[in-house]
Amino acid sequence: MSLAPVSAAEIQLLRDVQPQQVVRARREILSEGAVVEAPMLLLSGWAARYRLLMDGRRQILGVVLPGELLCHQQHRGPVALSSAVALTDVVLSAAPAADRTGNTAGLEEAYAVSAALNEHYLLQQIVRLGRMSALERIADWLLEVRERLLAVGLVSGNAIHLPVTQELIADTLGLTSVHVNRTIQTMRREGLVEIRGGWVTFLNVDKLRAMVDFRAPTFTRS
Amino acid sequence: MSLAPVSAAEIQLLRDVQPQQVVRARREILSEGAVVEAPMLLLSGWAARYRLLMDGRRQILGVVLPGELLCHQQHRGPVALSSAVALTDVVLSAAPAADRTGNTAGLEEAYAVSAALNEHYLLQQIVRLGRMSALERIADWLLEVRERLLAVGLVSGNAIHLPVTQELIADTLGLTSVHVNRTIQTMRREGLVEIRGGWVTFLNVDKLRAMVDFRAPTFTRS
DNA sequence: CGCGTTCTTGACTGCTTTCAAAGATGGTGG
DNA sequence: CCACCATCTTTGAAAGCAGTCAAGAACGCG
Repeated sequence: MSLAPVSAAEIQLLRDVQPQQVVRARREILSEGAVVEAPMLLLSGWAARYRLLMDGRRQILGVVLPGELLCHQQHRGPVALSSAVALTDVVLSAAPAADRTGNTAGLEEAYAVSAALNEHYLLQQIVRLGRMSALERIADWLLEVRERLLAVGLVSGNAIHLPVTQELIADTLGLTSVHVNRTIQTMRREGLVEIRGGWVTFLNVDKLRAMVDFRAPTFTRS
Repeated sequence: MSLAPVSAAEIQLLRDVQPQQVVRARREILSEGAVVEAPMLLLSGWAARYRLLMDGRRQILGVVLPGELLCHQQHRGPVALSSAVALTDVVLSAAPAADRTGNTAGLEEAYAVSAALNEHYLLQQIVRLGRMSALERIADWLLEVRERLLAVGLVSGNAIHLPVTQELIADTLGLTSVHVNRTIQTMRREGLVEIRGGWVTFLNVDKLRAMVDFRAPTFTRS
């Protein structure tokens, strides 16, 4: 097993073996505070973790892409730290357990790397929200999504499938959908990306990277 | 051992047993990308995790309080996901290892809870930065710090020691120090808190909680 | 007591939000 | 195959929260 995320071939493998669960788009996958029996592996589709404020404001904590885990934190009385919703139809499976018997060392290692990646992305999300302009947030986020999709072989040429509305991007990046729209148009005008019909084409990755000082995590390909 | 954070008594215990390391205020504790041998337990003092942008902008990812761990993520080729700096003089010790031999089950459990708490606070930080006003961010953050200090017995009456500048609060909450100053003055005028000489007195915790819908994590006292 | 750091204040700028409404898009049923 | 409807995207004008720049006051330490 490669270091996380899980490769397409491995997903296919798991798809055949493990019990699966299908959730339709817009349906809730789990609810903050709910008891979670086991980590869930996202076999296909997009999901999002979020928290709500009492007045209805929503913050997307991060998106969950194919091959990624939904619940990293496991402990006695395991409780979901956030809600999660399916952005598209998704297929989930219970992630194989890493028991302590010793013959799942590779699996444990994969989970550890996955947890580290998870934290890395949470930290980067904090940096985006705290210290980046709208333009930088969108650029940095798109580059991160591309990076994560690359890891599971879901980037075709310079294009990725981005099955989310501008309102979801807004709730992810702490903006309004109106401002996301205007900022994306600026990016289009500058020849950075093309965004149409749920697909994003990266026209100038280098310029984007330079704009936000984008760095991929260093420990993935060790 | 109680569920994390580690209690004052336990800190005292570890203080006597484990090898320690002292770092002076303003000194760097660890650097993003550096190899980390073992998790570090903060025995006393305040620290902060942060990331920098190339142009000098700084985002504090979170503060580290006495009794809390500095590096949760462990995996092959363990690399620090963020830099960390001592905000006051601090005392650190290597956290006792949770080997897989079986007789450290309690310790492992404590680390798991600690990791979950860590993620909970990161998620709340994302919500603050993404969807809260300046006033709400400061109120919510102060309540969280109070909650975490309560867990280690460092709240005397309604007051806590807050050894940070307004500029650090600004870098934590994605604001400027000028705006933090103005917002704190609003809170003073409204009789919410008193902030003077590194001490914060909570004059109306209930009103603060209502302002931000503050909820403590549910799984700590299980 | 002197100096550097931190806090405070004022005036002005500007990025982002808000409110509203007009297009575009895509899926569904007649 | 096309009309229809819900959802999503786009646009405009005005308001507001937070940032910037600058300078003076207060604080703490040696």
